[in-house]
Amino acid sequence: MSTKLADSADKSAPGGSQTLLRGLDVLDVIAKGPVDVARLAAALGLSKSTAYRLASTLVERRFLVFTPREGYSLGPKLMQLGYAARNQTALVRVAEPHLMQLSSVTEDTVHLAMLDQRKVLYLNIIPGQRRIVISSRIGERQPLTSTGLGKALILNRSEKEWEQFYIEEGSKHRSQQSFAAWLKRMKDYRRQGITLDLEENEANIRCVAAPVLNEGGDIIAAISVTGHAQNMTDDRMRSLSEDVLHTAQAISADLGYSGG
Amino acid sequence: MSTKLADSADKSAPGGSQTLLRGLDVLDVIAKGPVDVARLAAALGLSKSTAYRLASTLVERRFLVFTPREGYSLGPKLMQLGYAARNQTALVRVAEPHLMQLSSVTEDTVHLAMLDQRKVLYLNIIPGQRRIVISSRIGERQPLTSTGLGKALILNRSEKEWEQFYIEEGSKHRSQQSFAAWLKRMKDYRRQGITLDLEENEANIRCVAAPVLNEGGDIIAAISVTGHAQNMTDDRMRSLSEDVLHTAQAISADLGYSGG
DNA sequence: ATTTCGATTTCACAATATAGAACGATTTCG
DNA sequence: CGAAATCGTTCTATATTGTGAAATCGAAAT
Repeated sequence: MSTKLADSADKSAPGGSQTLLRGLDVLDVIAKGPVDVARLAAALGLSKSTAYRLASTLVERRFLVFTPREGYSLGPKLMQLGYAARNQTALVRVAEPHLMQLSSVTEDTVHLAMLDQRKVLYLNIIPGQRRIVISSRIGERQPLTSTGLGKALILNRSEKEWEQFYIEEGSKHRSQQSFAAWLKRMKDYRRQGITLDLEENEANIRCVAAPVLNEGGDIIAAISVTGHAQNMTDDRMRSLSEDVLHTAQAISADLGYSGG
Repeated sequence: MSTKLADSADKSAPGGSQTLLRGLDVLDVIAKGPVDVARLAAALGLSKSTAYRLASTLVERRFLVFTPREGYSLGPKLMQLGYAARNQTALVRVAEPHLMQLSSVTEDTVHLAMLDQRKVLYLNIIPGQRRIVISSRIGERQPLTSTGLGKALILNRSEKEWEQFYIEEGSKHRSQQSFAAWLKRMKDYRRQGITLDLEENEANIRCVAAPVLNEGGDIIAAISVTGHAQNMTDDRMRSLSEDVLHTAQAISADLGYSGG
C-alpha cells in the first residue's frame, strides 16, 4: 500500500514557486465570484500592489477579465484549457463510443465522472432522447455519498473511509437516513458491483451507476444512467443495471483491465 | 542612466510577473499535448530545473498531472475552473432559457458562442431532438470566416477587417470561393442581420446564425441553429432565420440593448 | 467644484527564482 | 546480464525578480 503521496498542505512553499502559487491562488479566489483589487489582496493576505500585479498578469494572458465596475472574473482562456484538459484524458476518448451506445439503448442521460478531491467531477454527459432538464454540466462537482456516481467511485474503499466520507458530507443527506442504513446499502452495492441513487441527491431523479477500472484494477471513474423517477421503476432499474454494468466493464476492458 | 532597466524591446518587461507568466506558459505548452521535463524546458527556453519547479508547483495544485511514462498533462483543476469561468459569464446565464426554447421550437442543435482571439469559442450547446453526431464541444474553438457563428460575430466589422480575417484563415476555405464572392455574401448577411453556413466548414452541415448585442450595441456573442443538409431546405432556412433573429434580439434585449 | 474611492505606478530593498551540476533510479541497449 | 543512456529530482551560490508602502492618477459620487 505504499503510494508516494505528496500530502503536505504546507503553505511555507518548499519545492514550490511562491509567485506562481500566489497567481494560482488568485484564480481560486476569483472562481468564487468577481472581486476587486482590494478584496482580492485581503483574501490572499497580500498587499494591494502585489495582488494587482498578479491579477494584471493573469488578465494579460486572458485567464482573467477585468470589468471596470465589478472587478476581476475568470477569463475565456480557462474555458479553452478546461476543454483541452478534458480531451487529453484518455479515459474520455476511450469511453465516449460506449457512452453513446448506452445512451441510445437506454434513451436516458448517460454520465461519466471521476473522483477529484473527494468530489464527483463530471467528464462527459450524453443527453438522452427524452427531454430532461439536465442540471449537471461537464466540469461541475457534486457530493460523493449521495449520488450514484459518487458511491460507485468509492465502492472499493474500506468501511472506515466510507464513514469519513459520510461524515464529511453529513449536511448533504436530505433523507436523514442513518449512517448504519447507508452502510448497509453500500455493502449491498459492493456485492452487486453497481450503485443506485434513489432521489437522494435530487428529488425525482434516480440513477444507476457502476465503477470503471484501469489495468491495475483501481476505480478511476464511474458511469451512470439517469432518469425521472416516473420512468425508473424497480424493474427498469434492474434491467438498466445490467446495461450499465456491461458498459462499465467494456470501458474497463478497453483501458486494459482484465480481471474477473 | 540605469543600465539594467527594462529595455523596451524585451517582451518580458511590462507590468507582468515573470514567474507567473512562465507558469502560465507551461500550461500553454502542455495544452498541445503531454510532454516530459526536458521537452518542456526546451519549449520554454528555460533550464530543466526551472521547468521542473514550475511544473511541480502546477501539479501540486492539480493544474497538471504527472504520469511516469508520458510526462505532464493538463489536470482536473482546469476543468473545474473552465466550468466556473463559463458560469460566471452573465451572457451564458441570460441566454440559456432562450436557447432552450429555440432548441425545442426548431428541434435542432442550438449554439451560443463568443469571439475569443480571432476564433469562435463555444459557450453553450443545446442538443436537438434529432440525434445528430455533435462534433462541437463547449470550450472548443473554430474558424471565423467559414462558420455561421463566426461570420455573425464579425458582422459589423469594416471590409478591411473582413479581408484580414479572410486572409488569415485562407486555408480553411474548403470550397475555394474567391474573397470577392465571400465579401458579396457578407454584405447580404449584414443587410439581413443573419448569417448562413452552407456546408462551408463541414460537409453536410448547414446553419443559421445571428449576432447578440450588449447595451452598447457591440456584438458580444452569436447564436445559431445547426442541422443536417437534408433537413435544411431553402424554405426551412428562411423560416429558421426568423426564429434565430428573434431569439438573438430577445437575448440582446435581456442584456440591456434597446436599439432598432 | 470637491470629495471619495479604487485602480495604477514608483522605488529601494531583500526575498525569491534561477541555472548548472550532481545524484539516483529507471529503462534501454549491447 | 552488465553498461550506458535517459529522465526525474535535489542542492546551492548568485542576482534577478517580486515585494509593500506610499504617492499618483482617474473617475464616479456629492
